[in-house]
Amino acid sequence: MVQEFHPDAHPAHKIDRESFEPAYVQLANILRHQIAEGVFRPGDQLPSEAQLCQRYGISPMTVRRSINLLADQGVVSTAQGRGTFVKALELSTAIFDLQGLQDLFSHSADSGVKLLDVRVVSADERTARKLDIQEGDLTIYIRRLFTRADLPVFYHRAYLVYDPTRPIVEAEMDVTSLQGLFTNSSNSLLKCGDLIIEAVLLNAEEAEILKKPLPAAAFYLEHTFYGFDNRPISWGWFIIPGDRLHFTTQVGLNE
Amino acid sequence: MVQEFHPDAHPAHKIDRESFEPAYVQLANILRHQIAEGVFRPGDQLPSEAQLCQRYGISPMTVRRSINLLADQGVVSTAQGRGTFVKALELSTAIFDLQGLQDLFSHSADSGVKLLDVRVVSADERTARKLDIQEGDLTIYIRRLFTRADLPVFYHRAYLVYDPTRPIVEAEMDVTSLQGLFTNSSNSLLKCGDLIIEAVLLNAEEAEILKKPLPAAAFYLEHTFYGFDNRPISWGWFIIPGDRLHFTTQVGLNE
DNA sequence: CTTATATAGTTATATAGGGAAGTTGGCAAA
DNA sequence: TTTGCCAACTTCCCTATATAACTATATAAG
Repeated sequence: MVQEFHPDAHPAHKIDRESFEPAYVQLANILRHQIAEGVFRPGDQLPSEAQLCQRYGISPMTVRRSINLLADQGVVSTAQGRGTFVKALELSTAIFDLQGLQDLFSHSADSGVKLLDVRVVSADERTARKLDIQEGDLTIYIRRLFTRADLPVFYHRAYLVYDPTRPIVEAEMDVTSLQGLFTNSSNSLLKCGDLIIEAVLLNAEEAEILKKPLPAAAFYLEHTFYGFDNRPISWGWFIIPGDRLHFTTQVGLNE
Repeated sequence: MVQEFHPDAHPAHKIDRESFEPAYVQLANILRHQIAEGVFRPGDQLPSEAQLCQRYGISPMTVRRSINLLADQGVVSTAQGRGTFVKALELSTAIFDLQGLQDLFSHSADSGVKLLDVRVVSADERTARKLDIQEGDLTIYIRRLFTRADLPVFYHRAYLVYDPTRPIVEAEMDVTSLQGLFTNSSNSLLKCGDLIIEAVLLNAEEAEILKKPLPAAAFYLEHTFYGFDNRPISWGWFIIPGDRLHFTTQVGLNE
């Protein structure tokens, strides 16, 4: 006798209407699990929304939310009139976030910030260009060292436009100044920012401050932040020795 | 006479029901725009869903989708029973993707791949540990150089588990092997992967192949890919000189 | 003054149905 | 036999509405 086998006969999972977890999350997890197990392979077409409605006994819109969730996460892709398909692994979709940078000194008590220098200087040609001001205009120059267990972890230098009408800038000179960039404190004057990451060699000054023998490699993280008038407020860069921090991430379905 | 001013009297934007753009996208853009313009500042509470419904003449579910969209993008955060609030800029939410790596050799005609070496080798202790196989088991070792305008851009080395039962691995030895990681071709045997990025110094071999004088800094991008049986399939790493590639991204609302 | 309760306001979840875009197969004409 | 067209069908996409869950505030009792 031939064994009948089709997905309907093998639900394995059902929607628990009494669960604290919403139905649409449950369905998304079920589908994700089936993809991870190989029931649906990359390129395969998922059951249609109508089929999923009937199979799991939920309404079309709820199914729709589950599919949208998976599509947002890059697990599947949808095409109107054709169907929903499992996406293949793409290296270019891998994303690295800077959360590790924050965790480094917010989740441990032995981390600190050492203010090396704060003073008002007039902008040179490059700084003026970056901050969209005139050469010679006043800026606030900040140098700071972030430590962990008395070991220097990264070095930060930044220029802020000097604007007496903006009292918040005064507070920015505090030790905790740019810490607001990490914690969700009220840095309500910043609208957006550009970031660049490069791999560079430490120069002599950086090596001495970071207590690293030369030559040494490091991440160079440059940032420019803009206010709600679309004008630059600050420009600066972090130097992070390569052996003190690395970024990790995952692609696909890690289960 | 006092000038009456409240948001209702200043709609500025309306929903165009004839537009090809869905209503929920339009509303999300309107709100994003208002946030970018400073109408709503970080920490401010957005109008409630009911208010938005009435103001723009659309149903709650549609408003809901707009809010969800902005919440997914990290622009606002919602709290049940309290309201929807504009999020402040957070550096830790910045994300870098590897799209630039793909664009480097897929969108330009003068880029190419040079296969330096392909051979079967027995795994040493470290490779065996990374690929979860026994020391001495066979692996396929690949060395490749990606060029652009005849200039070496990055250098790739990888080990693949040798499995005669899996014919696809044979094709993997082709020049186009791991190119499928970038383009969405049918690399349907890969389920997920781990990635690590570090900043390192080039060693002598790498410097010679990449035609860089020592010392030089580079990105080290290590990858481990797994199949649907959760066992490693490949392990390797890219070496990318820091001055040949950099990653850029933006945070907040760049408009 | 403190505490418990009621109430209004907010987001979260679910159901139902109509509309738009793409695909497929049949049929007729060349 | 091949090609082009048209209609029916499948599929995803969007909107409308109702109900539940949660929070904060005001109110009244202790």
